[in-house]
Amino acid sequence: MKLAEAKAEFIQAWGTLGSSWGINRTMSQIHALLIVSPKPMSAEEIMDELKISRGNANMNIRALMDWNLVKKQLIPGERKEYFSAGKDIVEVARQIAKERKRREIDPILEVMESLKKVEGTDQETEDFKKVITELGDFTQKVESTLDKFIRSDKNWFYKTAIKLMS
Amino acid sequence: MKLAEAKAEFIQAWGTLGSSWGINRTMSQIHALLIVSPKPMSAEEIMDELKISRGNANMNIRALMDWNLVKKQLIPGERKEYFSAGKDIVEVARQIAKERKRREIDPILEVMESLKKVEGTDQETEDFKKVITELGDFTQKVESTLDKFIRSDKNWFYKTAIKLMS
DNA sequence: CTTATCTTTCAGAAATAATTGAAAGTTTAG
DNA sequence: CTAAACTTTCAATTATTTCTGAAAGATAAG
Repeated sequence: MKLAEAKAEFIQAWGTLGSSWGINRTMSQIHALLIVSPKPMSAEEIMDELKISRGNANMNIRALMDWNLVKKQLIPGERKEYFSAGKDIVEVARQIAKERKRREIDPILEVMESLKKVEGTDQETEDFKKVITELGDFTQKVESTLDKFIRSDKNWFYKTAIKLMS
Repeated sequence: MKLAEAKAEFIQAWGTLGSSWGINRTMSQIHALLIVSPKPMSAEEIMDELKISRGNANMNIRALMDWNLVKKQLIPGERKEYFSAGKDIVEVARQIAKERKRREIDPILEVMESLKKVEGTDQETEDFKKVITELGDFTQKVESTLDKFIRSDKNWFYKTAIKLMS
């Protein structure tokens, strides 16, 4: 398999994975493209490579910057803006975990918390509270573990994962 | 807040969370509804509660059964089929982890593996292989940790999470 | 200031996903 | 067997998300 072919396949696979986890396909693809690109790319180059429109490229590049997954690189003497993605996978995973936690887990935790305030002492209400409380506790634990991961040093994950598997 | 209201809000929140993680909103809502229902429900009752069509209800109930999140309950003397969801949250999370791993992580691991076979020894190819290998290794670690979680006893997660946080 | 280069915006178009509802299929009771 | 009760299927519709491309907005060079 040729390099160009492998890259294309990687970009494709990454886009599919992203979209099955609720992330826009193009956004994942641009991210993948920048991860495997040896040098920063301009919007134009990204458009050409992925065969997408200017608007689409611009919008998703900005989303990736919002997620702190892509950085703008200003090349001296160049008018255009160039973009690059971090290639340290653990760092990338950490960043994604951080953002999804903030955007999706934190809000639901608040809802769970507020639902514990439901009135009533009958069995059905108690059962409901129990489920909600367990769900909240579980989510808290996941959060805490993610927090640890997010704040940890670069090798923590590998070391810990090995420990957990033993 | 009244119980019925709290349940409705929970169902709504769960649906939203699901859809931002790539799971059909109705599927998540039916799951939530069954989790907080004290007794098994028929398709008819689910349709009424969530104001959805028969076809939609049927399709998503079946999807939930595919995911092993919902079980058919045959009530003696009743013609209708009734459905119930497991209420042990750790068990539910484990089941979801198991299915998503199988459906989405395993396939991408295969792709990663095949991409390592790319030809060439130039710098760009070496860099590509490095990224792909790291990504594969990382995904493997996540997989292994999930496996451990999936196969573990009911309290493993809580105990381990506490340990990791210390 | 004017022009050329580049970026952003956004309304409409296209693509994708979810939903409906009626018809067909099944199962069980009588 | 026949009819009633229930479930499944699926073509058509509706809703949602994504994408396009042209126009407007910046920015810097000349």
